[in-house]
Amino acid sequence: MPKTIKIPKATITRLSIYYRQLELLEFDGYRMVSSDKLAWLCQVSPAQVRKDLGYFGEFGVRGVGYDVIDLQAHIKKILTVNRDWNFGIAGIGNLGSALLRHGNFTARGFKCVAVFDNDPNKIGMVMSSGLKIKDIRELNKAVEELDIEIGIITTPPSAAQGAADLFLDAHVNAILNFSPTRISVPDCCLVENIDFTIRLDILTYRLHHEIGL
Amino acid sequence: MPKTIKIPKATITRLSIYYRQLELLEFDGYRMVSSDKLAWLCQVSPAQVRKDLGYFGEFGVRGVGYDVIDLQAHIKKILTVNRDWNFGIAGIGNLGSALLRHGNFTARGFKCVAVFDNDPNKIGMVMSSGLKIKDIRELNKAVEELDIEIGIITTPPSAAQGAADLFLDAHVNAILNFSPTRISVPDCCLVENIDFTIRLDILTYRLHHEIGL
DNA sequence: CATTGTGAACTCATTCACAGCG
DNA sequence: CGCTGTGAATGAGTTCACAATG
Repeated sequence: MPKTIKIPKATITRLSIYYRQLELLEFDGYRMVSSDKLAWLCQVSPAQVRKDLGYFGEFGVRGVGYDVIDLQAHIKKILTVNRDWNFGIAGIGNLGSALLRHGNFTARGFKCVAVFDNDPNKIGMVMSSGLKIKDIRELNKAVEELDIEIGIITTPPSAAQGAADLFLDAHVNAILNFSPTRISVPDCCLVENIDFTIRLDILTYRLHHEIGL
Repeated sequence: MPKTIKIPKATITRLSIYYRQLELLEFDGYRMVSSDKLAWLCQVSPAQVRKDLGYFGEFGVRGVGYDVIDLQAHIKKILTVNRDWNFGIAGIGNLGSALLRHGNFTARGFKCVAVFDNDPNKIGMVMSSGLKIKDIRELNKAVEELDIEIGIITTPPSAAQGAADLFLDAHVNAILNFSPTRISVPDCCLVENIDFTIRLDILTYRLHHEIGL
């Protein structure tokens, strides 16, 4: 039962992590798992696991734990990954191509149905997945025809905002932005950023300040 | 002057973002910038910018703002990116290759000096960067010879912990983990995770719960 | 006088501790 | 008895509001 209490964003992140561990537990033949064990596997505290799950319902059995299969189903529903999602990629450079061939997405119901670029030399090329690279000017049309709900941006930073605007015009309201730029969008559109360089900067900061390197 | 006050991890993330915006501001010819303007560009609050910088010193001029060049230098020093860092990549699949060819790293002083794989068909292959793929069993030796300080893991999940252990044996104490698994390491080793699927899960969760899709 | 720097107030998130229950 | 579920306590992070100042 979804309560009207505010749910920490970090809780959602962890649910995704719990889910993956539950898949592994199921594969290993486990039928039940305690918050202690799941917590240990996910490198969080047991109380955190119980609190996170508690936001969404009572999924466990006191004295026993959580049913591995059952809990997976609950989390899938919470994350809304209990159905397929179509996405399109704008910018087919090194990273874009790598994502297209990335196996993890399709296994989880995320399906790339179109790829776009503005480079005339690339437009029309057929990728290993069988998708033909479309002119980015066809993005609007393709979104409607192919029912694209998520836009992935893997363009150079200078083209990122333009790509975002095209997705916006086409009424895509979720963007996964891999370019190292903050794109600006109205409130109706959600953005998640993945920026490799920031993570490297954090590592070097910590190496110096925590380890003393 | 570094104080002994606890600095939020999010502050470090933002410093990296400020830095990138400062580069752009410099490129655009700005000499000074206010916390208001920088905050707007980075999509945070002005108070946040000032507080973040305040942890590390007094870099601004009251009534005027921050010197664009000067502040860059300060942040570089804080993040310890005022020197080069060598890294190695374990797992040269789609993602590993894409990272190797990724331009953003070298521009910022992060240099890939070795790539490793365990696939006999790949070992010995020469990449476009000129690097030859090494047998992952040579990792230990290569770390010492090439002075690798950061290990990047782009293996399949099942091989991630093994790769992490090899980096650990070689006394690498910073790992950037792209595999969708939590790897376990002792306290002397720092890990940052980048997990695409988690970010997609967050998007679909938010699409459903915030937008109502 | 515009803008920084910062303690204090507040909001958000995690942990504790134990009641509740199979 | 063991483990979940959860209010209360603690801790972390952000925003406010204004004194300090070039």
